[in-house]
Amino acid sequence: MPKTTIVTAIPYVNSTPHIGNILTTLSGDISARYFRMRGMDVFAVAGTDENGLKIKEAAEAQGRDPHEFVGEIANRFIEIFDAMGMQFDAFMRTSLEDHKFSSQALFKKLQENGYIYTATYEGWYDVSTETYFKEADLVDGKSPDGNEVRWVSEENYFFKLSAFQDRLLKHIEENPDFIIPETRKNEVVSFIKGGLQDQCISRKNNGWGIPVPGDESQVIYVWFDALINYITATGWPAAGWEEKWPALVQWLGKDILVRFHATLWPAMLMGADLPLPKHVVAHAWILLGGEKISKSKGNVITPIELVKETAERTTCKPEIATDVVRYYLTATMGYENDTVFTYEDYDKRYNSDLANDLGNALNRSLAMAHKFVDGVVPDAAPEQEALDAIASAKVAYEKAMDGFRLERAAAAGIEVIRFVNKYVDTRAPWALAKSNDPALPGVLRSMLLCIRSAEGFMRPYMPNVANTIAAQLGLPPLADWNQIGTLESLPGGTKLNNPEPIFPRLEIAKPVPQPKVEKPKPEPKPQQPKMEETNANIIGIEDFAKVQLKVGRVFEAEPVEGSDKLLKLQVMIGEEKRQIVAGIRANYTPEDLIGRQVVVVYNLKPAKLRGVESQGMLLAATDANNGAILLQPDKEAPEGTQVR
RNA sequence: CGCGGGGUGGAGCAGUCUGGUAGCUCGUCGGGCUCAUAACCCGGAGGUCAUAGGUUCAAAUCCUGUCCCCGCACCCA
Repeated sequence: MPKTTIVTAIPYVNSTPHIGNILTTLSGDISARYFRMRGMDVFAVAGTDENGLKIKEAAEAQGRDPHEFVGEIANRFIEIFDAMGMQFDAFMRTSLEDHKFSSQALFKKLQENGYIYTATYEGWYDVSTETYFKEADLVDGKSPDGNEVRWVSEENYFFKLSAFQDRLLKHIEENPDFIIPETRKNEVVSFIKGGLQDQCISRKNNGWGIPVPGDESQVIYVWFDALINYITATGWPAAGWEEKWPALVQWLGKDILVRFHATLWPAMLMGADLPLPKHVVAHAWILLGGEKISKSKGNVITPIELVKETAERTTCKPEIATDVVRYYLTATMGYENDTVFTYEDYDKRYNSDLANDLGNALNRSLAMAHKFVDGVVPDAAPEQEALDAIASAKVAYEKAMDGFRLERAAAAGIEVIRFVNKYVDTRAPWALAKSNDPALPGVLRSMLLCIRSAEGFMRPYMPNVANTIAAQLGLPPLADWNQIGTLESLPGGTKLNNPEPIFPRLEIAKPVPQPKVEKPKPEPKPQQPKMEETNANIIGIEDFAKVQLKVGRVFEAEPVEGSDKLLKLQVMIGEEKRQIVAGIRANYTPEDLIGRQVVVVYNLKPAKLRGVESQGMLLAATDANNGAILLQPDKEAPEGTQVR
């Protein structure tokens, strides 16, 4: 039987994941659990992206062996995935032998098919971002990002991405469900129509990465080999891979859809005569910000921290807290739009969906069963109304899950619980009990059957919660999708356990009243945050003396055309007039600046920004949102004074 | 005119492709119930669907213009 393969974009091993960047992997786990329940032979894959020169240099900076270094970080990821209840059938690490083998095999295959050619490349290379720059792109001898660059002249390998433009468009058109959600698809189409450039897919071999087959002087570009991990996982090119490929779905974040998973990767597969994954699903991001999240770490919340906090604040069990985080992240996740995380929203969602609806429904149903029918599931037929509610929720849930809309499926699952609460109110079992109404057993069994179904619906999201519900019902876990809503799933005569609140109610975290003036901007969390600068370089006083700082006064300021960040300033430094361009437009208006004293780096080599010459730089501190806070003398200082 | 996404009751969203009584969750106000985790159920208030024009018997939905917001790119000497 062919496998149902589910792959997830692999994170780059340069930091500990926070709640935003476990979304991809978590989504993969939830859909995998669902399809397993549906009876499919699921092959779920996660992994870590470990090649790239940055990694090697980070390892060496710590005096470590790169293999050992990445191994340790990969383990940290595995631990977090594991702690969050994610289960995978394969974990791909791109620095391992099997991946090297299949990457080289795919490279060779593309070569044979004529999609790879060599060309001499001369230019500047920025190691930290692994990007090439033209001479004209350089600013003051550095990359536009301010990183060191090296001159390289080498023969590189190129992938003929341009040859796939029409085929890609055709595929997207013929398979309207290839890219999910639809708004993203439009973005991809417009990107491809804008023209695809051949991609340089190799770098000089510095002893880390996967060598180009037949040319040890080069390694395969890290992005190129990272994509190949999806097919490495199937064992390709060794026999048997056809069972696992094409994947049913590839999960990823929206930032790596357009250029990589919807263009480069499909083109690579086409070029190697391999089938494309059935669906590529791009989710949006969780943003941190809005209300105060000021732990000592600032804006970052890791899933582990959130689980711990949840357990402490709600007093629910740790494994339940894990599920709460899983549920919240995926049930509120956006596809078209990003979601802003706030504790207030998190708490409200916890209370309304989980404590008040799900937890309370279970609790009251069990309590009534104990009170009115001795805690045993009555052997009576459920009422049609309840069966209908379960059936329609099931249809909606399946439609959502089959279309990889996790937030919609979660809502469909909770719908059964909302039904129970209404149903209980309408049928009022306590009144039926009082009057010895023969309808009572059927009503109770209806309620319990709804709860049992909800257990099934929630299982992919909250496996521990589902198990707890089953245990309180006195039943084994409901793991077979076809069992949902059936009488066998809740046999008459089953001895129910005592209710015990799963989700204790929570006091809502009140939003901290903020002065409305400066709204902190939510900081998007990209999937691959930049490597942190860890060099605590100590310099001597003689080094500092090289930098000449002087006091100046701004007497003219205007925006730089075509830029949203730059201001062009005229500054008097003593008798001398200097033109300085500063990226402070977000925080200062020209009016703020005119007449103001500033501290200027006097002997900085002039540079051109947006075509405007800048002869120096202003000193400024950086605020939490990367905005600028200008430094200013404590009191008026004579202009042109040296600053030390 | 670099590319793209978005503006729907107090908040967060769905609905837009396939025009036809504006829907959901939270909040708020009033009522109900008593099985339950101060929970649950019902009802009300609150929206000129950013804005101007066009097509149509009919527009949140289709077309055009304008104004805002957000990503990417560019750029933060």
